[in-house]
Amino acid sequence: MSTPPAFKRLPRAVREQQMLDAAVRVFSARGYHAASMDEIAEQAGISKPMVYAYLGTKEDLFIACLRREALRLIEAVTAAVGGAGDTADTDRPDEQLWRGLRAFFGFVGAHRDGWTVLYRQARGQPPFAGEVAELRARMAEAVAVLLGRAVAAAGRRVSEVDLDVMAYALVGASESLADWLTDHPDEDPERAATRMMNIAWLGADQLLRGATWHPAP
Amino acid sequence: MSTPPAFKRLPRAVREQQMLDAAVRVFSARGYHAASMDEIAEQAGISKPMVYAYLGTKEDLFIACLRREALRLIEAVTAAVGGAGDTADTDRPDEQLWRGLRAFFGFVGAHRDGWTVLYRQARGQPPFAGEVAELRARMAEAVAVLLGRAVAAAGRRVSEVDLDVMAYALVGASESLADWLTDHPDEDPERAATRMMNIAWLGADQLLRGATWHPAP
Amino acid sequence: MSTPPAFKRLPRAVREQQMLDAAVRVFSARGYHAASMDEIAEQAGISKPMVYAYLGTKEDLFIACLRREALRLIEAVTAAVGGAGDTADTDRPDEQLWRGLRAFFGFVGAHRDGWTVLYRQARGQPPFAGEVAELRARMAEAVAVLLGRAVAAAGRRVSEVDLDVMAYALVGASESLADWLTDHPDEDPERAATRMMNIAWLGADQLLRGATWHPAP
Amino acid sequence: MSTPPAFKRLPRAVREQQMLDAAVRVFSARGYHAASMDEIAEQAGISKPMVYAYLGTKEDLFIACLRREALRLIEAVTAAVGGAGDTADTDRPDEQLWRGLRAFFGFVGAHRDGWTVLYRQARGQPPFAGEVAELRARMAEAVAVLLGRAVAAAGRRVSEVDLDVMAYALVGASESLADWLTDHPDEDPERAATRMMNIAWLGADQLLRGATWHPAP
DNA sequence: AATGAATGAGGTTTCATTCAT
DNA sequence: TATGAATGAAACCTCATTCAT
Repeated sequence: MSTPPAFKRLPRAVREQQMLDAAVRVFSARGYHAASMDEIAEQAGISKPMVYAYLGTKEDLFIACLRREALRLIEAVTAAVGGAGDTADTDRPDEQLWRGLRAFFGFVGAHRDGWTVLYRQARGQPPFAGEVAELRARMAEAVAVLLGRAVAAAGRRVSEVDLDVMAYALVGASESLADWLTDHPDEDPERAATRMMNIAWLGADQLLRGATWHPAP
Repeated sequence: MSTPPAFKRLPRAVREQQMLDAAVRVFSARGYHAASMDEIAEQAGISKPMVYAYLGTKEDLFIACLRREALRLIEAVTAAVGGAGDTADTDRPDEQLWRGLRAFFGFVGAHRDGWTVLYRQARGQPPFAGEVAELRARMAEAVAVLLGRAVAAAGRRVSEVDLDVMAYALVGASESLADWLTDHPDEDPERAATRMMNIAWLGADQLLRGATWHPAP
Repeated sequence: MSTPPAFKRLPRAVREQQMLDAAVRVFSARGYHAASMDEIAEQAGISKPMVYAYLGTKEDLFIACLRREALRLIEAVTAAVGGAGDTADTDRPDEQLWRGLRAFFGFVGAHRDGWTVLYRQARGQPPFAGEVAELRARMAEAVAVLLGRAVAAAGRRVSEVDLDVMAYALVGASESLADWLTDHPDEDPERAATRMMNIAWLGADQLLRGATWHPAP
Repeated sequence: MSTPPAFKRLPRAVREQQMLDAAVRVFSARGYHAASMDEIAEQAGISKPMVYAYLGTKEDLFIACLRREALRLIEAVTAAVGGAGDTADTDRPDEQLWRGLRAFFGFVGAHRDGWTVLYRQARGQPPFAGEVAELRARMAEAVAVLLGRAVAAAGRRVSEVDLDVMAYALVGASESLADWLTDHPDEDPERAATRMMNIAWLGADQLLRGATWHPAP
């Protein structure tokens, strides 16, 4: 017992969510391998066979957790970026990026021991790396698009690869700050977003203006 | 008998290195949990009890691997940053940072499936997270110091926290690019370093000059 | 969906046959233990509880399959042996035996992956051995009776045990040829029956005439 | 210390035999599926992991049992058939066949709950059918060769297929009698062999002489 | 009548780890 | 020193079987 008593014979959809909740909790707390299906089932207030029946193998289950959380994150960010805004103002790329970051840090801050932890684990465990790589790629791609739009707006040209690299750097920096945020529970996600913007945007802005840095000859 | 054919009765130090080599190989290939002490011992050409006698438990062994590789990385970076240079020119913070990044990407590029993989794994596995966090902290601290020096040189003041955040962002971005580099074997590590500088330094530079970005009110 | 549309609310007898069909199919394909009640139910286009309600436990179900198929076999053979014939000619023991064999091989050939497979399995699995032994005994007994009649017709005497042994040998040889037939789908069951007769009857005939073989002293 | 208490640390070869002994015992008594690795290990006086280390998976273990027993049987029969004899007398095909049968029934009688039971089980269980089929084929082939030699000695010709069929029939009949023997513990294996010869040889002999049986037209 | 939901029980397998030689 | 032999413990997974709707 963990979730509300929620006694017996619930419809499948409900049970699945309960299981996923429990799984996220346990995976986060113990790590993928140390987590046992027994504990997950117990936490979900159900017997193991049901877990297998509904969500499949332990690996499947972890992936399901990962996907659910990733989806939520992506939805949050997407909504924030493309969201309500249709005034000229809200369409400025920097504003869009900022809204995205704010949503991102907000989400991470709100799921301090769910998403971030799963994500960290998945990156290292061979069977899940692919899943994560895909997610990262989607994020980076979205960022790259934003940056590209900004570039175009500034009337300049930057190679695809360069945009990609910048996007990955930005994603990495954000992840890093997300971790930092996870470890500093008192910090305000919104401030973190602003900080990130200050670093990222000013640099990007410079680049877009054609400034470059080169090692001394 | 000077250079032993590596047969038997090797001095302890040598054996330990062989074991660590094998362990790094196996941990990288299989992941911490999927790796078996059996395979590690076999790869090291030695029996399991020896592994336990010399390096202790599996967890100990992984940590030993992690430490050895981390040490190598840190040494490489440290040497590059503080290294030979004592002309005024080499002391410029940006040059130092760049040399550090170059060393970092060089190392990562040269240990594509050793360091990076261990590192990724360690981040997720609960028992090793601390070890990694410590390492990251050291890196970030070093970067923060560099940035701080640059700030001072520019005659400005930035709060500790801000420096920290910037440092973490930079470290994260670098890690992210390191991954990207690992996945793009044809890319030149040196170019990656330069790219990173272009993003990081220009932003940092702006910040140091007092420029800031703020969301539209 | 597997058997005909098999919609809803069928009379019990029909449902049972559908289940048995499915069960025979699955048991044959997977083997008793590897077969799962889930798959059987699915193949029968019905839910598991119905299977339990109608045919009982898994063991019961297997026995039911076995019995149904055995019954069919016995009916086919019996009909062929004792069947229509009442002319003097058809009453000759050899002709009777031959008709029986022909029916036997015909049945086996026509149920290549039903009967034979079940039968083979049942022989090995402890809980079903008895069932099979009984069936074999009935077959052997029938054969023994036939042989006995032939003996009597020849005006000779053979001990009960000897008749029994001959009958079991004949049954075994037939089973063996049945397997051989199952593995040689191009062979004609009728020819197999004739072959069997050539081996069996000539030997039996000799025996009945009092010929015997003895090891060299 | 005269009779080593057989306690601990036995060499691998010894332990393997102990395990196989135990496995044969348990598989025979319970049947493949009902047998548990736990019980086998316990019977062998060793812990489960050793069984897995030495003999592999449960399936492997069963096959190992099967092979060991089959090898013993084949060796016994082969030795008896081709064995010592080189006088003209012992070379007569019928004598050879008889010696083979005697060895066969002798072996079966002596391993009443080892070989026969394993064999029966293996025939039905899908994963082992192949192994058994191969063994049967070897037996049948050997018999066919013997029959062929007898045919040649009689100056006649019989098609390959016919020899094969006869051989399979003979093997099947022998198996059947072996079962019968297993169920009649008081019967003498040697008499069973003679009985089998009386049936088989007289029939074969007739066939070799050109006699045939045909259904009435 | 019919089924989705649910579970107790047990089996195979794999490890990290340690004796005893 | 070095290792073959040995094991306790636990994890994953599957299944036959039954409620409650």
